[in-house]
Amino acid sequence: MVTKAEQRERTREEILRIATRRFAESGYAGVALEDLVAEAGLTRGALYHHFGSKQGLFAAVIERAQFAVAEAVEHAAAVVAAPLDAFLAGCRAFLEASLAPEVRRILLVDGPAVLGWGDWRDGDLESSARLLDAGVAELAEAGLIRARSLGTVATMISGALNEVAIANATAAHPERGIDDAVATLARMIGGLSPRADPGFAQPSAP
Amino acid sequence: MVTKAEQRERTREEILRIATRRFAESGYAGVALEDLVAEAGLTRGALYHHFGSKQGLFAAVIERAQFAVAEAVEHAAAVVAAPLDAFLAGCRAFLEASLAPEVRRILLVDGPAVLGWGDWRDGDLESSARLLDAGVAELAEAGLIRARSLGTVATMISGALNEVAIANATAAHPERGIDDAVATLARMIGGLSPRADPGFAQPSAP
DNA sequence: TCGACATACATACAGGATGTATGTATCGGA
DNA sequence: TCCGATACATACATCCTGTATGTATGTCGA
Repeated sequence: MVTKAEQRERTREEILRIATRRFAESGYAGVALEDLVAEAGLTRGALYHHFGSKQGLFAAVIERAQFAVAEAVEHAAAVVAAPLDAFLAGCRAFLEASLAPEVRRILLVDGPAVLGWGDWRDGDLESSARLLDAGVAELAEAGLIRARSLGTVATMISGALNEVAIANATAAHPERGIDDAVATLARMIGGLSPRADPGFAQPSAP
Repeated sequence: MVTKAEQRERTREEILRIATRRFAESGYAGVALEDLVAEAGLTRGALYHHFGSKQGLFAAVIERAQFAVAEAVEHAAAVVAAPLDAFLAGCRAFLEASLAPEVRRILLVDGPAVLGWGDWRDGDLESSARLLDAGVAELAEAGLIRARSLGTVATMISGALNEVAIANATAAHPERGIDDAVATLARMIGGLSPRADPGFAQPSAP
């Protein structure tokens, strides 16, 4: 006999698996829930019982993807000692994780549009963005960068990485693109060093 | 008597105006075409006659928004002589234009999800992205930056600006956020200078 | 100027998708 | 063993897109 908790977990897991693949393949709007659950041998009743709505299902799918990416980033950064190298390793891990279609399309393209940017960002703040903010803060504490607004720095790096992740996915040699991006990012961060002398006039602060 | 060309132009214009506002307010999926055309005193027949589909209407709305942004960027950059200052002025203009909700939500959030990132990027390449690529190329020609892949640089700056534009829109003092972003961008570009000595090991090129 | 054609739009209908209300069988605990 | 909760199915209401068709008005050549 299978317990109810087991049954619940199995069904949720199965639906999430199929949903992840379908959303990645066809996009949020291109997926019909009827087809989705049919593949699992279920009906939409099960889906609405467990996830409440199509958005609810999508949110659950996103949450898992965000968690997986965050885990990869955290692990990659943790095995490196120097703050900057750890930060760059984390960024590289993010770009590599984003090669998976379920990350690219679901998390980066459809995510903000379906959940609304605010909610999407809230979820992101609990995973990748949190790590990025922490990483930027560490760089600042280590004296490697200085900025009026560390939040702006984190936002810009986040956006830069997201865009590279999407653009890079369809490239012929994604690994090469990742190398370029990480190298460029390292030099850009170098420009934020307190010692950096850009050698040209800065816009004056208000 | 009103000519058919006039009538056509008027109707298209009116629908585009209303559609722009509605898409910005409620997002692509949240807009029902029936309500939209009712506001113009028309029926969906007119809409489908002129735009073919909901996506077609959205694409037309996006095209206009992209054109308006590109125009603002181009003008801002054109009135400044020095390459770097012109580039930064263009970026600032982009951030300021993005404060308008129809730019933020339609162009930056819903755009890639609705049209697909590829098509969205293609449209972007004909407006803002083209200017950005050109700007980055100019910086390189002026010897201000050097990079293995200028395309990667442009992609990263584009993503950084987009993210700041969205994040900044809900901020208490957007103008302050724009100043921070432009200042940070200037220093990051400084890090891409051939003369920049980051003072730490770079990842080796393959 | 007059008639045929094209265009701008309205109307009607088909199809599919989400969401909800309700029914049913099974599991778990008292 | 019995009762409630849970997991899921079924049936229905609603909405929205897209298309096919109809109609009136402008356009243009004979």
